[in-house]
Amino acid sequence: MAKELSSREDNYSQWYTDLVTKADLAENSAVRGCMVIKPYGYAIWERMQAALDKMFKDTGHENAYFPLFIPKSFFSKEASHVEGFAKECAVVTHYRLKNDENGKGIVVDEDAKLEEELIVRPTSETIIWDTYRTWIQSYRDLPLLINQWANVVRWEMRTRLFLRTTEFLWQEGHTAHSTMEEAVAEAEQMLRIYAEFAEDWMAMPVLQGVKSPNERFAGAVETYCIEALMQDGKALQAGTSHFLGQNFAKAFDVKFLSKENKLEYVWATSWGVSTRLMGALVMSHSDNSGLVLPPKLASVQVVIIPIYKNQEQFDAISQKALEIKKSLEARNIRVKYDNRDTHKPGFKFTEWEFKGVPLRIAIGPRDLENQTVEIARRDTLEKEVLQMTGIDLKVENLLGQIQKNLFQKALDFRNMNTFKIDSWSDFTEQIEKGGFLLAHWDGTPETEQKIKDETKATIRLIPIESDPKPGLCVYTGKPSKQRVYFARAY
RNA sequence: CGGGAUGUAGCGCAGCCCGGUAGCGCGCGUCGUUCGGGACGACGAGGCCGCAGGUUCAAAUCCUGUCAUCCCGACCA
Repeated sequence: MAKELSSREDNYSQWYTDLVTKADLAENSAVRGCMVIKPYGYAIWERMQAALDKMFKDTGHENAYFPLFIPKSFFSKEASHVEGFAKECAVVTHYRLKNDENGKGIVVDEDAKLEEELIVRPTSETIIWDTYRTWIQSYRDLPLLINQWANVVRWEMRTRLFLRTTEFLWQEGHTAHSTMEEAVAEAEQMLRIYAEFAEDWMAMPVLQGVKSPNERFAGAVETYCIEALMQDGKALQAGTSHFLGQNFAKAFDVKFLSKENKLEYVWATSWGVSTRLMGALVMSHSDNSGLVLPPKLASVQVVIIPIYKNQEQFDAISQKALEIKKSLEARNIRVKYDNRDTHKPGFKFTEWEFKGVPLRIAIGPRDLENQTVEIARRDTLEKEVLQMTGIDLKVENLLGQIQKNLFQKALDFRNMNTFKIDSWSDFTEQIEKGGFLLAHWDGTPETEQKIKDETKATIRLIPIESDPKPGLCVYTGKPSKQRVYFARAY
């Protein structure tokens, strides 16, 4: 295989790109900024989808699908929404091609110009709220709890596999409620679901809070977010949930008749996570030996590798290996028996390690004799020899331990890289080293902007605290209600 | 859109200054020996040297144009 992986310490961003491409998660495509998600990567995304989808359904949401194209006029109905997205929209202007008269191949047929241009959705609020108008008349139609799995396009200047691509996959929930309180509760509930998913499934600890006005979603009243810390000390926004107030209801005239027979605008939320989570997953746990996947999301949880010198040995070992495979599968463990005769064991060890498979079982002639197997953990790279009997239970326990250990390691890392900062000189010094900086802020967008201009750090989130401790702004010295998290971010 | 760089085999690169018709490593194929941490040997397949012009007896190499990609900045889940 000869997969040369750049080291995490020497060149973090190259290390990340190497991992994604060499572990066969994704690759760049012929279309600038767009990626091909390969089977091994897509399998992980499918597991993420399945887990999230269940969580959405369990909280009363239903899936639906809305169009890829949005009429330009819809788009401009909510002022701050257009402003936020206008600079990164792909626009469809024609609907036909023709052969060039000068023989220069296929060209756009100028006669086939659209009356009204179509925007390729960067997000679907507008088309969805235009539709909701016809669905909602009475308080009895509420709440309306819809999610869609879709692709969206945002024309980014610079792209990176999974973290920022021109087209990406995501889910977007769009809900309508009769009261403000209910809508806020929905936005908060979905944030908790995202946090639970990140921590329980991805083994990635996240902070929860709200965005400052500068970082708020275009068209939202309040943006809630989860933020994770990557191994290079940069923060990554992993999911957002928005309380949209009545902004879209007013823009698209979505009213309902209340119990009191009064016509009112509905209250809205929207929330989403994307294939960016794949990037977060890679950067949270992986090391210089390659990918490290949490067992709950790994498409292969255990790989069994035979070690043999001849056909006779191979047959005997295969028989055992398949027995073990069966016993593991009976416990719903996903197992691959790598019986390829074209590669040596050492090669396979390295390859599966690189691909992040949580556990490896090796079986050789010695094991057959002693009724043992060699088992290796990807997270610690530790090996031990175990009795074959009861291996299924042992593996199940180990997978659970690995899942926990990955979370704990990531949490320890975040704790060690979160700093309370009280002076501007400490701030400027620490931000160079990375991590979350917990500091006081005077609450003004101007100060946030100045801090960003001087240090490239932004407010990642404002914690929701029952008992906020006031202090003095780290930059201006003016009064501050509470500490907020600053970091450089992806 | 500004600054820098690069386009040569599937991938990574050398050759270019000093023109003479293409080479290395990995990978790929066949056969044999191997197999408890990235195996070895033999043979073999694979390239209009990004594209278009020009100079020249002759261009991967020199000149002009063009396209594409990557890195650094302004934008962002």
